[in-house]
Amino acid sequence: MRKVLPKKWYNRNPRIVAIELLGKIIVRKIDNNILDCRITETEAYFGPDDPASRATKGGDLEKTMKGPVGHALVYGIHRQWLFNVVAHEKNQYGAVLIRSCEPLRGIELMKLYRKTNSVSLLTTGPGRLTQALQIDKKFHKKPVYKTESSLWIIEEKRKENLEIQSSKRIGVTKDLDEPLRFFIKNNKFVSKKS
DNA sequence: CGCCAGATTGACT
DNA sequence: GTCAATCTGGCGG
Repeated sequence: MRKVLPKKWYNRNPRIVAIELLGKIIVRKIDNNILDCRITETEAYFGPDDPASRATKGGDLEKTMKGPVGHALVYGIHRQWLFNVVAHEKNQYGAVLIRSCEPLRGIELMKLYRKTNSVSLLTTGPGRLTQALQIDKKFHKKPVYKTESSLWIIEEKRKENLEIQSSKRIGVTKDLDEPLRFFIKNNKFVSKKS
């Protein structure tokens, strides 16, 4: 059984959501093709108290991080699109960045989109996975708990025992003291070797 | 409209 | 390991 995660699932602290998103599956529908990708690495971002968060910059991104949970938050940096999901408790800020995933289905199409034959380089990095899954600004503020927008996140029926590791966030210039990057231990599909 | 920082990537020494 | 290409969004003028 493949169950779409409901909106209220995201109505929790972004740190919790980041951890629990590990092992969940991103489904991307392109025409009649389905791409599946299992999430292996995430990072949590908070509101203006978090110096690395885009919410400190104001503008539309801040509003989105404060807005309805379960919506995609897509923004561009260094000519890449980064894919986040808005997640927070009531009247709070937050989002979870999807940094890496493990391609399960539609690998040939992903290779095409990424212009590479290397499976290990397909989706291991926030900018790479948006290329492989063809995620761009048109998904900004679109819900990922509905299948209409052809991008959603599901839970497999199979219960897995995931070993989860954490670390400081990657690439941020001003990080908080607490580790907010989470990834599946010993998984090949993480963006950086530990 | 120009300026500039940035949650990156990939090519090259 | 180093480094620059190249784009979006916020903000000032």
